[in-house]
Amino acid sequence: MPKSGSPGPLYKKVKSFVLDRIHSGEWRPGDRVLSENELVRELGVSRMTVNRGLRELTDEGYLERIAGVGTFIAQSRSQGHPLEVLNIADEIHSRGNTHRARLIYALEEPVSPDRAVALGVVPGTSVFHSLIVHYENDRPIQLEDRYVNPAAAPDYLSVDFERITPSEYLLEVAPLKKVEHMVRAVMPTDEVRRHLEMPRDEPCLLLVRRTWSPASTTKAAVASTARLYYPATRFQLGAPFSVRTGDS
Amino acid sequence: MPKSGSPGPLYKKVKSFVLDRIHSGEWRPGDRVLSENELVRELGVSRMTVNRGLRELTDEGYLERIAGVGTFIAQSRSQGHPLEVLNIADEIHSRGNTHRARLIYALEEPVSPDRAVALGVVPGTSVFHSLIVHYENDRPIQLEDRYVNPAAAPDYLSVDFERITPSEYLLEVAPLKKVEHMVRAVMPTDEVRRHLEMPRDEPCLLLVRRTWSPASTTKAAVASTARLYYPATRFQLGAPFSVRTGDS
DNA sequence: CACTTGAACCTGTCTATACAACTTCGAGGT
DNA sequence: ACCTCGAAGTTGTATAGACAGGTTCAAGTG
Repeated sequence: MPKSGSPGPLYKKVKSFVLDRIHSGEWRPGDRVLSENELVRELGVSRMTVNRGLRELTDEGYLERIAGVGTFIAQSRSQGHPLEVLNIADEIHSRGNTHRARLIYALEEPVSPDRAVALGVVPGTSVFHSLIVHYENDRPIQLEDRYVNPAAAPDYLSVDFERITPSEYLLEVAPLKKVEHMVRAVMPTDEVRRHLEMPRDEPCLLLVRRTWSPASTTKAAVASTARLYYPATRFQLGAPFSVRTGDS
Repeated sequence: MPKSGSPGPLYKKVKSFVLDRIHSGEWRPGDRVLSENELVRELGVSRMTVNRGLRELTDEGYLERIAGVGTFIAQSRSQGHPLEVLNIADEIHSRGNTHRARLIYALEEPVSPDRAVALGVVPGTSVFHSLIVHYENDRPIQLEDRYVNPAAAPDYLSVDFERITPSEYLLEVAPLKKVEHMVRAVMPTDEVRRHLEMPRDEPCLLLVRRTWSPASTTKAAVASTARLYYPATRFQLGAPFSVRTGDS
């Protein structure tokens, strides 16, 4: 994990400066953020750099900016934003709730032909497969059915997934380069319904996530694919964002 | 609709320049895009401006950039991206299919208390309410249940919604400032299931969309709220995006 | 032939400066 | 008391210049 004063792009330092104060609770929704010129003096970077950081945070829904007035912490970043929050434990904790995980199994198995294509490995290879239930305040909130490319995380099976989530572990082992999401509504299978303790006739929100790691040269390898099942009545996916018009 | 050489931010001209060539088919997935310096000469703007335009298109999934190599049209912008494509007709046409709309009703009705809050009007006011089925190649793909704030679009009820979609009309009448989405999985009511010609036991993907118009001073008014129902088996919502790391 | 080196080009980032448009607020005039 | 005007602060955008790090490819070297 990068330290706060670590190298890297300066505009990310601007973003961290603001995000840290939001996450710590020092700045609350509606509060005014330091102006661009104040941040220039505070952080010792140019105004264009500050502007880029704040503009990205605005696009991501954290801030609201009014020309001629100032920059403010956005009122409500709606709950459940897993298209950006990759780690469900973080998301649950940010709601002030407790997270617990139960491992159903984690094993190595030969990959099926279609999954081989999805994972970008040659058919016949063995891949890692884990099934985990995530609880929010002791109520099941997500069933995580995940396949991992062994090339990206060779020690995957020896991780204690009740202490660290697969997302957390994979983020430590390999930085990820790209994420792709598909959202669908499905009826749960009996197994899914049992693990999520769902009543009959309740649908699931299914989030299919593929993550890519930077690989050797020009060809990026898929690191992992996950099917994340959410009970429909306990979850909704929010995505507020400012519009970028200009499309024809 | 703004003309191609119209005023407005120059970085949007860069984006339009590229998007127009993508939409017209002149540039296909995998093709190389003009380099930043070439676009500087072509469009007569500075490199920073070109960079911002291309960077935003990359964030939105249209382009892929490789440092030291070049900029390329992204391979597959996955189907169904209604968090950015606001108009379903555009989306269907971009898949090369035909769009048709059938108006169930469009009327004025007193607003319910909770909907008044959601729309940001005083309870007791009348609002516009329309119900429309959208077809892709003559198969129902979306049921659009929409409430419109009369202040934002006074002539809403006199529009021919089988020729122009509500999204299109509202975009013409009032520029929108913010969009908020919530995605849920639900079981359809009998009415929804009938309009979408869905079998029993099939869930719906429900997209709740609220759009805001820029209003007088400091208080932005909600222009419209829409509940968009998609049959689960005929639709999935895709969201590829490049990761912005740096969050704690 | 195999290898190294360097030029040319690409994207990514940062800076200093500038101007425009907007809001707020107070000073001054009617 | 009311209105107008302008200063000061804010965000939004655009520019020219600079450097770093990556890739490609050809020329030159062994």
